[in-house]
Amino acid sequence: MPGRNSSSGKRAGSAAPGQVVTSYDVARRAGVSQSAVSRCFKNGASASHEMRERVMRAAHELGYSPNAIARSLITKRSNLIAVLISNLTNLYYPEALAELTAQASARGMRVLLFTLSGESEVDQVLEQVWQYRVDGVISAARLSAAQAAVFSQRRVPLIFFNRYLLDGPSTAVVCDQTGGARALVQRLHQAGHRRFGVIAGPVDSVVGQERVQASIDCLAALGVHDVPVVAGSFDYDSGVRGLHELAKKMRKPPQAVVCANDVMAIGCMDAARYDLQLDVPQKISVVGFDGVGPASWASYRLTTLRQPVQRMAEAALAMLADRILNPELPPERRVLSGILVVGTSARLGPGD
Amino acid sequence: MPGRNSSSGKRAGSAAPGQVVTSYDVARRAGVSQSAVSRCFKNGASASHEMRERVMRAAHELGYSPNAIARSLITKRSNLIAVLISNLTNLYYPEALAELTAQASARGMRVLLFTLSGESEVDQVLEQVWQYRVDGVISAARLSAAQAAVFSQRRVPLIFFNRYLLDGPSTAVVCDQTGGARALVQRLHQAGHRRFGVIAGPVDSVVGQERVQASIDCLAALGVHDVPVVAGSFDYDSGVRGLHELAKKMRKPPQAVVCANDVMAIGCMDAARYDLQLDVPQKISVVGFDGVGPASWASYRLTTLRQPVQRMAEAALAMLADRILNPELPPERRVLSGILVVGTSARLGPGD
DNA sequence: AGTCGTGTTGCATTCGCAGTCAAAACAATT
DNA sequence: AATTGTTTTGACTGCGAATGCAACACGACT
Repeated sequence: MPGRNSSSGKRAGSAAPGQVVTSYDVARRAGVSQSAVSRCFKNGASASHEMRERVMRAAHELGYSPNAIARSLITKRSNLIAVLISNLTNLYYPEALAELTAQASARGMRVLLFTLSGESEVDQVLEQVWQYRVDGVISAARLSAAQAAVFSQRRVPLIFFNRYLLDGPSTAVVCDQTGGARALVQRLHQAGHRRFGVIAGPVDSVVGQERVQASIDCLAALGVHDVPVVAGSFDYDSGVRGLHELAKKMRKPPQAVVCANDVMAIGCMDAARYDLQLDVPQKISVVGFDGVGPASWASYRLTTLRQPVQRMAEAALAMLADRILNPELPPERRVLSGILVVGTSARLGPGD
Repeated sequence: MPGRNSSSGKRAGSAAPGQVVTSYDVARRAGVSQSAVSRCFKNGASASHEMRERVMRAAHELGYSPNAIARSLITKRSNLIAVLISNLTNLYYPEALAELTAQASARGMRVLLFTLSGESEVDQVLEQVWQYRVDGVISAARLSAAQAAVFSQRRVPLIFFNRYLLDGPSTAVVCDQTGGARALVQRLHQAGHRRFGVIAGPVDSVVGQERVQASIDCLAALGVHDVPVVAGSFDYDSGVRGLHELAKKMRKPPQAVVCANDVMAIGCMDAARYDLQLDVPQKISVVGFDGVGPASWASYRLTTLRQPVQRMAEAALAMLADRILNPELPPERRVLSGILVVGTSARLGPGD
């Protein structure tokens, strides 16, 4: 096929700026065929020592990097994964994202990041996800069962991170909120707290719901009923507001507050101290979930259930990689247990 | 060219799972040519109403999404931009990243995220960046002049975010640290502070250096000389350690501490209160830079110079988009001024 | 010398789409 | 009716790399 030589003789040899170097250019310079070049860049392919060396030298001299786009087109593997995150401002997610990209990179995958602010965007984002032919998706954002169904239809593996589908099977990595909540609540109860309050997360957060429900159930089992619950949205302000609402609802402030995440717990502590002039933990105990950075700051020393972010990311990528190789693998939920971090934001009983 | 029809007659009509739908499939179903399908998905292309409608219907029925990979190969536009971030755990960067992806998305660009932990990784990451033929790069991570030079050689636009090259021209968006530092320092001085201390950022942070240098210069202009400076690394612990070091170095704690970022300022406040039992701001004033979320929490109410993250992201993407269209545009540094956020972490003079 | 096996190498084709060019269809004019 | 102008459409090629297949080279063995 004549005319195939993409940049015939234009380049003298050294990397000319602006000229894109293709495998044909490298081939010509090394005096071999294009397929040979291709093979040299794929390890495990048959190529003699001598050729490999010549090709590599030529490639280096020309500043050649294989075109991942072209490669993807023919191999039908983009080595791209999409990561969907709803609110990066959530303090927990940046840590997760950092872990996910690091782990992905270690596995030779690149991360295409999508941040969703509104629910409505999801479908537009998914359309982009399809267009880029990603090998798989990790979603820390909420998807509907219908949206998730499209993934299996298209044979694109989907792993939920720190959440899962309520109405249908899904592959997911989560932290055991129930066990964690039980540990926190039991020790609060042992310390003598009886008047509890709960600040919940947004309704679309499965883990938020779990944390709240598990806390309530555990309290009920301990004989504490009708625990007041107020809504929150995982941010600082809703923690502040949450405590005020609880205090109003209960006539006077609760003895112990379980918050569905750390940032709200921090807001709650600040509200207790600065608005209600309550000493923490002498007058009020506060606990949270996540184990974000600020939770360990001296002003808070929050007692919380730390999520094993690193291990979760690891698990998510392992599951994803497995499903990229074999899309037929059945849905699976991997549940890791959290780590109880005992701070000074709550008076706790001795534990078991 | 026979055999071109990628999935000849296999699919009955409805989207068969696992089968990838191409523009040929859509074309066959709509009874038009492949080029017609291509044109229908590109707006501004000539196509009759009727055809457009038929094609769109067929595409919808088959669940067709154009293959961005194939498109990129031929158009030589991937619509991908790479974002390089060194430490996502930095609290300032998640906010910036969220803005950047949102803005990129609005401009029809997708974000390929690279997080660097060590310096050594940079070259590996850049190799990946080249392979994916991104249209441009936004770097919030440090690059050497040599590394940056490869960008112009390859004609890939590079925009530095919140930093710039010291040894060479570069296109960058930054916040005016000098003016901000001056504002902070002058007002601290007006309030009567004379014994200052500075907690610096890591040496590789240009903005960190600027903040420190500008503060020192401004103090010198006000007659305060030999201000002690201790090293920090932008994290909470180094803020805590920083204050201890300053106190030791100065025999007793400083009256006012300028910290090169908010998180260190927070650490510094905590150290003052809980380690040195100093009331903030009665006994010691603390100021920071960035305007991150926690800075406004009730425990801190930090006086800080907030970076206009949103406008910075906007500017970065605008500059990038311009340079993607015209790679010849000269380097340019766009400097936005910060917003002085007056909290209660410092006693300040009246300002001008 | 002939046969076989092993290891290298090149040719030709393919991935899915965009864009060029020319043919075709249609409308507007003389 | 013939001509011109305008829009719509389809055939074909190529983007850059991977790969099945066949050809080839080389050594070992009969």
